[in-house]
Amino acid sequence: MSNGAATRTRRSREKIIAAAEEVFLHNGFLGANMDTVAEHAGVSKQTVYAHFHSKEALFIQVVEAMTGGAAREIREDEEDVFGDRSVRDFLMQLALDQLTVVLTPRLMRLRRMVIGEVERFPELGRSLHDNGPGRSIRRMERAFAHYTRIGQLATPDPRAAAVQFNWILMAAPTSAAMLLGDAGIPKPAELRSHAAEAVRIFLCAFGPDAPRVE
Amino acid sequence: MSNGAATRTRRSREKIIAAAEEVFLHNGFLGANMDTVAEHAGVSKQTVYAHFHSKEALFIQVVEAMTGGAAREIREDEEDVFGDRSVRDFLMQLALDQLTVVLTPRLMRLRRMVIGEVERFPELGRSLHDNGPGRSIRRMERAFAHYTRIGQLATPDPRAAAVQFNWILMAAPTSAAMLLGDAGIPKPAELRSHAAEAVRIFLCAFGPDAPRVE
DNA sequence: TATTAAATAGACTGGACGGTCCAGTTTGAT
DNA sequence: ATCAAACTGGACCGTCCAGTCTATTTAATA
Repeated sequence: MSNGAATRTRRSREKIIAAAEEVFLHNGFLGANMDTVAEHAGVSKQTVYAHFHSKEALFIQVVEAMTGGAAREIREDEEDVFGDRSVRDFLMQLALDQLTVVLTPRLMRLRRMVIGEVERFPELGRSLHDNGPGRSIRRMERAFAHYTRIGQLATPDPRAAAVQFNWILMAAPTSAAMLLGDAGIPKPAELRSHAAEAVRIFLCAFGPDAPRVE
Repeated sequence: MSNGAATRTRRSREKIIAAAEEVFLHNGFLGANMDTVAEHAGVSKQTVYAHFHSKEALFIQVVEAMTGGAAREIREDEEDVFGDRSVRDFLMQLALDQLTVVLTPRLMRLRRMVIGEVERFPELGRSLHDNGPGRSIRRMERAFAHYTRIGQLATPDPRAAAVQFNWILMAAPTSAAMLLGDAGIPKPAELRSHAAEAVRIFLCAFGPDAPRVE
């Protein structure tokens, strides 16, 4: 196996990324400092620069690794199998998955940091937007189209409905977490009742017997 | 009139605050620098330090002035007069007011900055949370209680309903603006249709003939 | 064991920036 | 005219930090 040096290199790289994630997430781009990253990774500063040619490059790598990683946890191309579950059950499950994946301190910190740096790194904002809300909205969209086809939902524009459901579900907890810090992240029990209420509202507006718009 | 020096002092102070707002909003706390603030205010650095004893103090003043100011634009104690408008009209008006006040570049930048600095300045996050969403939610709450009393709404828990309406209305545009920068702020025309859809959804879930929860 | 790419420690450079100091000037009130 | 407070301009100090350089050590291959 042509392993060896290559493995060592990769291990260093991973240690650096992990350390940088920690340091950046905690201090932001300007607040972070490369000596701390190196020390935290148990690696010399020189090694850090051997892998990433600048602080900016490292920052971008870290953020993109995180957004990509989070996106992969909700696999977009996963076989969306609806089985014979009712819409309500399906939505409830979706809602809980979504809330528990997104509302973790790590991802909330990422979001805060990216938002704070949007002016300096607009591409990262775009990337988080597309891989975060974007991805799950696309998944919902497909599900809504399906359930509308079998008459259990009334979403003439499944995409718009998906956007609505996404935010009815996610807005209150994420917004609180943004401004109140990790302490603002709701407990699991609150998440359940919040999810239930979101599903109720959504079904009122987009269920099969929702009042038609005149 | 015991004017004079006092006036001069106040003018300086205001120039400094205005300049600092500009500089901080554009660069964040760490990215901003005091020489730039002074220059931008047309004032010597010494004068800046005569008014604010540190960069931190200035930052806090600027943010608090802005959150307080925005809050005052939607006066909390304003006589809430509902007249004989239908709920739908009332909600529509409220929605449009809210959207147009909040979705301005200046306030979106403030929000981004405060979010980015939540770890460093948690009190500012709390303050923006209470004076922003908090205030308008309390106002909606009073309105919903009123309309429920006269049978045009069904909100057994007006506070919860207000939270929901607030986010159904504000979440999508603010979240987009957070990650996509000022370019993500919707145009007035989009705001109208978004407001209308938010009102529709809300009335489906909380209108007088909303399906009762069993 | 010899070779070699990778990593290390840490000193160093250059520049930015918060904050202070000071010697002198402007301003408004008496 | 006089006085005090506010303000100016710019030099200055100390510190922090991205990024570089060098001489040395480590560890996987052949």
